[in-house]
Amino acid sequence: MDILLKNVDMQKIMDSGQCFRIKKLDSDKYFVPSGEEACICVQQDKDVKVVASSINSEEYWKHYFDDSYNYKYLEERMSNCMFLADISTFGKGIRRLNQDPWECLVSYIISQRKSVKAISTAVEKLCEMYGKMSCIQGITWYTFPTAEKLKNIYEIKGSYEASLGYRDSYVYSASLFLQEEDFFENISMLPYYEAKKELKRIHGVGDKVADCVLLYSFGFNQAFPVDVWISRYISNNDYFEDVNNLFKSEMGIVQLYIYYYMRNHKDEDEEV
DNA sequence: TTCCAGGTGGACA
DNA sequence: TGTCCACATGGA
Repeated sequence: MDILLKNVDMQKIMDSGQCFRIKKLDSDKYFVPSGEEACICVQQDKDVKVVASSINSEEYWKHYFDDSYNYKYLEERMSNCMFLADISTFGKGIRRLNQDPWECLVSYIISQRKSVKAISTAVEKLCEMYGKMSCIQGITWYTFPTAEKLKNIYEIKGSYEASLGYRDSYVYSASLFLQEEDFFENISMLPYYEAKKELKRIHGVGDKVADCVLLYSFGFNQAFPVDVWISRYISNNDYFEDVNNLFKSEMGIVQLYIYYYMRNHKDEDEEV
C-alpha cells in the first residue's frame, strides 16, 4: 500500500503533543498506531508516504492525517497575521490528526498533571498489559485495549496497575459510558457545545480533556484546549482576542501550531 | 530530594 | 459562580 500525503512533516506531528504512541523507527521512518490499527510512514522530503498498513483502506489514513483540510491555505493566512507569522513558519507541515476516539479519550484522561513523557509511558504500559499483540512488517506492537476490556479489568482488579494513580477510576468511568449504544456516534452528530457537555458527563473529563477529544478525534476545529502552555501564551499576549476573532472556527488547529511553537522553539526570550 | 507535569472534583464562601 | 486545595506518580 502506498498513500502519498503532500506537505506533511511527521517529526512535527510527533512533537506536537496531540498523540502519545507514534514512534520513530529510523531517521525518516515512523510507526503510527491508532486504536486497533497501525501504519508505517516514510518522510520523503516535504511529503509523507504510508508504505504499510494493518487495514486495507486508503480512506482510513487519509482521514487520520486530515488530508481533506487545506493546511496550505491556513498557513498562508497565519503568515499574513503579524502575530502568527513566526508560529506558522515554525509549524509548517503539522496536521491535526483524527485519532481513534476511545484511545484519545483515555490518553487525555491520563494526561492530567503528567508530563508528555509520563503520559506516553503510561499509555504504552496500558497497551502492553491489556491490548492485543500484533505485527506489521516485522514490528511487534500492542493495540489500544477496548473499553470492554478496561471495564472488566477494573471490576476484577480495582486498578489497572499502570501508574495511572487516581486516574484509574476516571478511565473506568469512561469505559462505562462506552457501554451506551453509539456513545461516540452520537457525539459526532451533536453541535460543539452539546458534544462537549456530553463528554463532560464522564467523571474525570473537564473542559480541557473534552476539548482535546473533540479536536483530535472528532474534527471540531473550533475546540480550543487550554492547558498550562496555552494559558501562558494567552496571558503574555494582549492581542490574543484579535487572533481569536480572525480564526474563530479554526482556533483549535491554530492552537496546535501555538502549542508546538511554545514547546519546541528554542529562543525562550522571544515574546510570542 | 524537590519540583513540576497538555487538570479535575469537591468543598466552601 | 468563582476560588482553593488535594489528588498518585514519573521524570528531570
